[in-house]
Amino acid sequence: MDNYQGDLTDVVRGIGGGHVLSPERPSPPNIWPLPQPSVSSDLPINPFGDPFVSMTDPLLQELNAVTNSGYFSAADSSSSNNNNNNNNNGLLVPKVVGDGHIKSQCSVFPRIRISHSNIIHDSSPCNSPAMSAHVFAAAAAASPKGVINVDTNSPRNCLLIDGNTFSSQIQISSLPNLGPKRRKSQAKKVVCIPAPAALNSRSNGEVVPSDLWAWRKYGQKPIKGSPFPRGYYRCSSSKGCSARKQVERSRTDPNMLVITYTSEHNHPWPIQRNALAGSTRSSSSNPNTSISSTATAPPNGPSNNNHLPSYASPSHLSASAVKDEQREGDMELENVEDNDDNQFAPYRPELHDQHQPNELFADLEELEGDSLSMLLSQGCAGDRNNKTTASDGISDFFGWSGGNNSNGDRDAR
DNA sequence: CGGTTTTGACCAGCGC
DNA sequence: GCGCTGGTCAAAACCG
Repeated sequence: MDNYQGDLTDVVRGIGGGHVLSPERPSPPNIWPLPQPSVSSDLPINPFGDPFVSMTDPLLQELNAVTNSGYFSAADSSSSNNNNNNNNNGLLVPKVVGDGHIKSQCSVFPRIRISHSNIIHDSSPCNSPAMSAHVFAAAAAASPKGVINVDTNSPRNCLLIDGNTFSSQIQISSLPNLGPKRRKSQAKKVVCIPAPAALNSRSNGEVVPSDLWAWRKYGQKPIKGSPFPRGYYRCSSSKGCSARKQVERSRTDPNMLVITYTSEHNHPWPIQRNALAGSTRSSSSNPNTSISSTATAPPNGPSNNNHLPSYASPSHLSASAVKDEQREGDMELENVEDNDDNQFAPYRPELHDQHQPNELFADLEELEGDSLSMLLSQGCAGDRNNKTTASDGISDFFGWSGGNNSNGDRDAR
């Protein structure tokens, strides 16, 4: 493929969490204990268990790094910034650059809002490393509104994908895909996130966040008007699953990745790794990294009595997603101007009746072997190389492979 | 062996 | 109807 547009190969690697280790950052051993799922009825949600309580959430750290990296600006309520009539309540909004036009950051795509004040608290009970990646995975793939709440008030249950009662939030807002064309009037969910690769100064590399489902790339196309190609992925966690996603860089800001989810998963969180046999080139030689396409188990696992949210893409969302579609015409600036109350309505996960807690825990255990351990090991590796940038961490945590990849040579077909 | 990515070709929606 | 463009297919090659 041409180089002009970069290569989403890396994206693919990232997709599965293809955490590509560099020589500089040898794979840490899987020393982390398996989280013991807590099913205490008094705990609405605790998919991760105590083992993580004392841990620092690497993602949160990374997020913190990111939020400090200049890719986000803290839009405090006192800021007059561009948020004229919007009190951002401390949420971070994409930094306005250039002419100050909001679109310049992520154009028509959704934003990530991060409640900065709640991102990093080492002493916070919300230090579950497992949470972080999963949070975003969940948010990205499941929530109609992409809203994830982090309950910093809860002693154990830090993450809630339900959002009623929590003031602190990590939010990923999904907005409609404003693409000029839509083959079908499908509900879509668009997630816009920072692209670590850019941060990593990786020349051509593209990265993609892992959402913990197993995705298989089935196509890539250059998109008119964009220097970057769009990668097409479908869920490989289960045969017959119609879930798909598209990954591309924002044409207005290469630092942002735009992931569009289409259709929904017609199956629970991947329990089996079957689909991975040959699995991921992404992780290539390092087994520790093979979380990649390996559909890792659901992060939030058993979550609460709400069972599993349908981490499905949009169709499940129906109302909200459809709404998004309909609103797409006038959503752009709304990204920053609208009120959170609307934009970030609490996500109420749909329930999969078939998902029983035990099953979910099984999923969680599955996770231990790969993604989770990877997440933990990466996120908690204390002696991270100094060269490891914040974005590295993020990419690692998200399953991005912002760094070198072992396949670059191969792709030069 | 069973999974993956790559990539050219094909199909289909949309605007003119 | 035609061309443009985006989305998907499928063969080939690769990987563990």
